[in-house]
Amino acid sequence: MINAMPEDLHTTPGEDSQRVSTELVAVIVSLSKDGPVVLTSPNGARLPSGPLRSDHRSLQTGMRAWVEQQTHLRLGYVEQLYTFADPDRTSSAGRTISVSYLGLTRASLGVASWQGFYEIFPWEDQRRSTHAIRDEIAFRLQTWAAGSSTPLVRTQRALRSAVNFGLEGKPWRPELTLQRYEMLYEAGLIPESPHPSGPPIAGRPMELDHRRIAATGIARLRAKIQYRPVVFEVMPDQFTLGNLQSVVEALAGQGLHKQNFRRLITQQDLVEETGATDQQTGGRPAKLYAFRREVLDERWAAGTKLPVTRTR
Amino acid sequence: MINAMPEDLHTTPGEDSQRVSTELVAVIVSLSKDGPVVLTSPNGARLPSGPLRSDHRSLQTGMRAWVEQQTHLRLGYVEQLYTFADPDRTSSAGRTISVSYLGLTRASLGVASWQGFYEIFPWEDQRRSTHAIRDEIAFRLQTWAAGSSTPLVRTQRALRSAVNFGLEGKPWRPELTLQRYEMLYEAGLIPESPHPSGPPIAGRPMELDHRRIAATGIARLRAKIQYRPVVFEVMPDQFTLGNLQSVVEALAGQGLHKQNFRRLITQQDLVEETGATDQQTGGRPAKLYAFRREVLDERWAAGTKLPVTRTR
DNA sequence: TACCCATATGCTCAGTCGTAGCATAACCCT
DNA sequence: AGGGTTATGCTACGACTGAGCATATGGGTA
Repeated sequence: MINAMPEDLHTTPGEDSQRVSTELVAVIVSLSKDGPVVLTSPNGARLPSGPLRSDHRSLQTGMRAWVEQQTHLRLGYVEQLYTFADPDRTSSAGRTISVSYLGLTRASLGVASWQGFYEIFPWEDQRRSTHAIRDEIAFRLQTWAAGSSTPLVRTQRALRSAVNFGLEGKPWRPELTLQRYEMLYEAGLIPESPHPSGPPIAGRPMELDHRRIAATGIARLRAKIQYRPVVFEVMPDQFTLGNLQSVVEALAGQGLHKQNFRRLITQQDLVEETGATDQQTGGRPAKLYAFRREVLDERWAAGTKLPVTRTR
Repeated sequence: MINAMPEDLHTTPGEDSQRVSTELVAVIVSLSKDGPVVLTSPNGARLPSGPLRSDHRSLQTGMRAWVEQQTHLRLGYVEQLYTFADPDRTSSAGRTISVSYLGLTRASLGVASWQGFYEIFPWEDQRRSTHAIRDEIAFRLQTWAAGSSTPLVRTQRALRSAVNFGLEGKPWRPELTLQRYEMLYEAGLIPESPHPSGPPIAGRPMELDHRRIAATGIARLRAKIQYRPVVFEVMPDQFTLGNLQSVVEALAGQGLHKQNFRRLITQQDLVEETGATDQQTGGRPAKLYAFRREVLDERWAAGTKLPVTRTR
């Protein structure tokens, strides 16, 4: 210890400190047959959210309570995403703090509205090699970079564009969803931008900063999937390795090399054969597997790395 | 969209929703010559914290303002850690929400009190192979596991102990700091535990849940250091590879293989030679290097993986 | 000066892991 | 029987990682 730190840092709230209201925002992800989906309000423009109530024992239980009560969904994996005090929403009534969560669930049925990932973020789906959107984005980002005030900024923008969107030979990285969204925002290419320029890039905007929060959730999920066995939260009890791969590809928005994917999964003892097979494959019947729940105790590590390959 | 979601989820705060006060808690990490340190209150029992004020434009600027104003430190890297509503602190005055941040800074001087990492968490330092503390912990966790109510719980506890503390041939993983703390807490081996059992394990407790928050910060830092070039935030402008290695080892609490470490750093073009050398090494003079700031644009990825080795 | 100590630095080698592709198996259909 | 489809097994190759040997270059000391 070197010196005393002023006691001011440890005053109890009072005086100038603010009373704020707290809002819980949820990014609930599931899988429909058409791909990954996010729980939204009926009109698809907002994420489910609700105020923290006094009978909520903790933030997470509060969030679970909101979602489960309203949608009758049972949430599996839940993790905190990010907390922010949006200055835009600071009104005379006081400031609002938003605590966001990512949640995974199996049943995408029930009393709920779901929006497809890729209707909200079309550019995030790189499974098909229809580079239409990506080409457009690349072009418009280039224009944006060209319009920079200084050469240094121009270089930086061009570099960031390339890294984020996998241009100029750089690899496409699925987990950069948030950075990509922020860059489009900054470049004025989406309706939420403060100073939009030109026609917006395709994709469904949302109210407030909810699309940004959704992007945060997807980014986190894509990152997590690579080193934690969370995919199984959205899988049925039994599945084929082909099923599993499709789900991972859907979430990651990217095709994977089939043989390597299987090796990765089986080598790590993440699953065990059930003995049954699925005859509905259209080809050779596939063995059915079940997730080995024990691995959750053994190691939180060891997930589902992504053996990237465009051509599957 | 399948069905309508009840509008209740989207009520504006009011009625039962709580007005809460918000506290900003900071885990500020720096490096003294004796090792990594954390900024604390003068008595070392609390992390710096302060209420969110109405003139803070955002949570992060609020936190920066508190710390910089009070300690005259310039914070470099800052990242949000976690947000929680501690039920213990729910008084008649209302609930408090704490938003915690991790910050890195170079100068560990100035008007501030610093506590060594390893005085707070002695078991986190695995650089020396004095396994005294770890042996004690291993033994007491075993006892704890043995006292489980069911065989299943016993097995799970034993397994978790082994994974968290690198027992039974499992590797020691530096970034599991939080899990280790939580396990000691749960097992009643530290003073903060709800039901302490036996003499506490060595280490300096803190008030409220601040030691837990500190553990969260260290865990995050150790994880981050492996894939983001954040170490350089606590390095001087010029340094030798030996210096850099010492710092990484100090933060990770683990010895590294020297040659492999150098290879990793140089291969990735994280640094560039300055041309000067350090003669004070006690052996052959070492080249001085500087961090290549450009890499922050090029890739947030590519960090300082840990080439583990007990014997350096 | 010759030798020892200490750290820095260069390089090799084997095992592992990730990428890519070839080949075969087992179902359906016509 | 032959073609289409998906599942499954296996191999080759290059990059990366862990571990260790060898050399370089300073200071100090007999």
